[in-house]
Amino acid sequence: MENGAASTKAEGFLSRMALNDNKAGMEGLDRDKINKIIMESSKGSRFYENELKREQQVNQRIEKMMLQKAQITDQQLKKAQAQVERMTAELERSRDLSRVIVHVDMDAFYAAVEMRDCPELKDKPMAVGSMSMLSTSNYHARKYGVRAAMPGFIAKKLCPNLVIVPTNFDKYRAVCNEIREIFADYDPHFQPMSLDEAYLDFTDHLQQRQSWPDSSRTHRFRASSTATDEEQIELPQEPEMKDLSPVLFEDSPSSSPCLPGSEGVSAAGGAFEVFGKSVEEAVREMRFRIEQKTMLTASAGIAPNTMLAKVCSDKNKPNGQYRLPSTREAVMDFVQNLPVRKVSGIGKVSEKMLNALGISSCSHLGQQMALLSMLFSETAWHHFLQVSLGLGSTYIPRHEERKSMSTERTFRELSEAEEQLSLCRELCEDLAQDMKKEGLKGKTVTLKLKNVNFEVKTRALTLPYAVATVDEIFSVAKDLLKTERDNESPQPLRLRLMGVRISAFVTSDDKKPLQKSIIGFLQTGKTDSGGSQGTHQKFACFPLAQKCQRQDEVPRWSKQRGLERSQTGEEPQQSFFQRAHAKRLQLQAVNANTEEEGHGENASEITSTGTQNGVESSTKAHDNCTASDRSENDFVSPVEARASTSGCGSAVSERLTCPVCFRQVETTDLNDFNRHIDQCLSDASSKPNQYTVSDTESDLDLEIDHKECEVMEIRAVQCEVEEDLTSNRTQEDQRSLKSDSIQTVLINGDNKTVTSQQPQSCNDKSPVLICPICQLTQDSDDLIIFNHHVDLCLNRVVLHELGGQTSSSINLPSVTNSKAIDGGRFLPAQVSKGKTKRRDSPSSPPSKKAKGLGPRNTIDKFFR
DNA sequence: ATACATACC
DNA sequence: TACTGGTATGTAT
Repeated sequence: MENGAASTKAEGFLSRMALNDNKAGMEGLDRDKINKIIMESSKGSRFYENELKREQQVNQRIEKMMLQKAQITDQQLKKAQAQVERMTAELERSRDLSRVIVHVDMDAFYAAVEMRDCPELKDKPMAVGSMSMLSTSNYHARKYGVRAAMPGFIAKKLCPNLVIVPTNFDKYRAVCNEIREIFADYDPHFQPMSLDEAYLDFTDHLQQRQSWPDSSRTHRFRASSTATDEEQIELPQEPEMKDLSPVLFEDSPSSSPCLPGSEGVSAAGGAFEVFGKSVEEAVREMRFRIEQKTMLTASAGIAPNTMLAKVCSDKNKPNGQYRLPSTREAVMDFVQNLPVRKVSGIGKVSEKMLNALGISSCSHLGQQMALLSMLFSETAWHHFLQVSLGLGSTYIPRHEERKSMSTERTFRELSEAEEQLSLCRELCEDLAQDMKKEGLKGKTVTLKLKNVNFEVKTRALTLPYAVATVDEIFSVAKDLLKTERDNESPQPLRLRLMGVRISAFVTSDDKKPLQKSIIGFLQTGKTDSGGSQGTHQKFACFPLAQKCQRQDEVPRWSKQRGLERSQTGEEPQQSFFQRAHAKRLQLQAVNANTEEEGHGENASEITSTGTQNGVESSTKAHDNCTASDRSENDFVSPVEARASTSGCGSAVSERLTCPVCFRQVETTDLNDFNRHIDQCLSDASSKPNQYTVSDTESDLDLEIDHKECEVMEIRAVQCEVEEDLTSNRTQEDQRSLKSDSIQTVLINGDNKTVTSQQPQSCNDKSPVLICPICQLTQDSDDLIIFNHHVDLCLNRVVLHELGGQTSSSINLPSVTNSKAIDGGRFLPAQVSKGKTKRRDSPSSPPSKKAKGLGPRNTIDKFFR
């Protein structure tokens, strides 16, 4: 019965502003009094008004939902109930209680670090952040209602003595590294969620631990250095042991179990403690080591899956731990009384919507599943269902590659165009720098604006090629900004925040779809009752996931198969990959002799990017582009599949499904499997009319990523256009282009990107060719003409990649007949004010005059 | 593909 | 005086 109950009423707007006391450390506060102060401090502010507005939107959403609910018939509900029960049964069957998952969370992390380093703070309510915003507060301050995400000036009203300490991220990062070293001892694959939080899979550690001698489980106080590690004293000895976080946690649920001397004294004179073999002991040991090493405390939750572990770590916070036994009964009991809001993923809004349906605890959630399945999206109610059953991930997902990178800044009102522009540039500079650090390039640039009324807008543009430099990013961002200004004019944009984000990274992104499809194939061989908590949640148990596999993944292969025929005109619909691939083959043939080194500066740049965690080898990304001689054997590179000990391993089935003949191959030996595929491929090529994989497919570079946890991962590396080009460009290509420091960029106002995605390609009659580079529909079905167009496009991209600064004034003729490109065109521009594709911009409407002549067009300089 | 909303720390 | 910044993901169009 949190603030949600009252908030379903008309005065619900309180719920956005009101104190959020639901996360640990704030029990039994005088909420009314606190909320009153918060309201008084906020009322009438622009922020408050905006919150009101958003509250109303949520309320409308709820109203809509209630209306929907009112129209549901008993029969529908019954049907839904049946479905829910089916799915529940399936989920139940897949329940896995065998893993021991731990969630560790440092207590009041930033605040604790600051208190450690500044003893005067220990007795005081304090918070880390600024008058504008607090990152976290210590437990003293929480008693006043002061908490993370609260602006400092309001916190000050709640607690006039509050000391606000500015953030010092370098320090937190340093501590973070220290604790991660300890995490790694218990699970080398642990997943950090932030500087102060991580998920660990203790299963393997516990198994090993059983045979460890006491000495390996003995840890000293303070002066560290135990049998199992060689920690050094890195922190000032100053505070005595008893004083470790005394103020913060004196009455914590389970404080340090033993004081120096109570267990023993080592030869060196320091106290030590021997920890047992149980999970609890192991986790306690880990927390102990953290405290000894950093003088900071952590809390932990132990449970059979991540969702529960997360909740558990909160239970005895601070400086405590809680274990949920691995039995179905314990889990179900635990979940019954769990407020939905405690579950990660259910936030303020979801909570409110659920509350409106009379749902506040997870037991309600279970009871109302049929209803929920009708009112919420599939993903949403599937999540709810899992939560209600106490299910969650039983493996620690690997750290995914990043998908976007951004930077944003809040400032006092900024309305001047010039100032906005230079700010925009600054952001781009910062972003470009960060991009460079990680060697990333992305195709989508997004501008984020928040006006002084706190209204947020995002404007995005996706380029046909990936960018990373300041100029490239800025040229897009500033156009987006200008467009916004134009849209608002004559009113100025009164901004309080601006941000720039870049996404759609090429180095990693474009591989994934195929990669998934391969996994899908491999999994077909196994009886997939799935289990949401099993290895690959995404492919596991829901019809949705299966649908994805069938409709999205498999057809990719079908399309590949269709490639040969489509080139003869029988099957016109080609995927982007096919077309790019066809082009590649053609180029390879043409350039067979002239091909030189193959990897220009651009290629090596891409190579050097690697990936987030350095697990993937990115060199393969262009290997496959040049390998016209690639053996079909490489379809699956003969990397040994590593025997798996964790749940991930179950992805490997007893049999594998051949992507060529679709038969199951009775083997787990990938060499055997490769041989089979080779055989299939050669069979196929001798029987052209069979349902086969075209030989063009053989240069899909699939390989098993054995380094990556225990998942057997086969990826198809899709050749990136840019790389492709780099390796295939010829001297002639380059000579044919001018480098007059003019950048050519595509303007694509009204593109008719006709359906390269449609699965039912076979039925199509009229050929639709879309340039894989500029994405414009080509009206000619003559492949020679089409290729010519693609050539020109390719050249442009190569040029772009070659130097950013270089460019061409080439005017790409669209492939011919009539309507082809109306709206799309190419514009040259000075690099420093490069133009980009845009749509619906008043300054560059999709215009017919552009057709076929572009290069002389210009767009007004931004802000004159 | 784009825009916006929600969520987490 | 003053209500963050970074990332991911879901939903709707």
